[in-house]
Amino acid sequence: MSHWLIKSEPDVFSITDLEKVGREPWNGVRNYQARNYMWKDMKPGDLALFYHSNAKPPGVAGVAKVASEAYPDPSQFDEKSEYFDPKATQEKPRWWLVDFEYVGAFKELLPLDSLKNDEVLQEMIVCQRGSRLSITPVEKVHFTRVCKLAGWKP
DNA sequence: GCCAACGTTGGC
DNA sequence: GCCAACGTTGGC
Repeated sequence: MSHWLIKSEPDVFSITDLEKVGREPWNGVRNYQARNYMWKDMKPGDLALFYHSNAKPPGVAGVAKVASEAYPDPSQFDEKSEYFDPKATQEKPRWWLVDFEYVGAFKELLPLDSLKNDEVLQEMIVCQRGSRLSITPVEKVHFTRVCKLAGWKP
């Protein structure tokens, strides 16, 4: 099983929103690297840290689970969507996504600051300066450590 | 195929 | 609101 970190702006879609809907297609990702992770590497059952970006403070808010195989992102075909991509066709979709399912919210948000100050988590991609990728792989030790710091049991 | 210009992300 | 980082676009 692989582990991941997925970013979302809580003003747009937060861990609480995911809890309410239970399951959400992760649409709108328009970065090839992030797409490739969903397309090729994610497997149903993989766990992901749900990260709140552009928040005060930013940090990990909870845990979600990959809940589907990859399939074409419908929003790329929708002319009215802000994610519409004129170069994508039904025959050759450009963007792929998976569904995520709610697993649990941390009791309190674990701030990015705490990750950066933790000895074990120095190498985490989200701790690196200028890290913008919205979906990143996470080492199992890092995943476990984050959960421990948050006082959360899988 | 290079690279300058431009746009976006996201922490601060 | 600023700006560093970095991905994308398009002219050549």
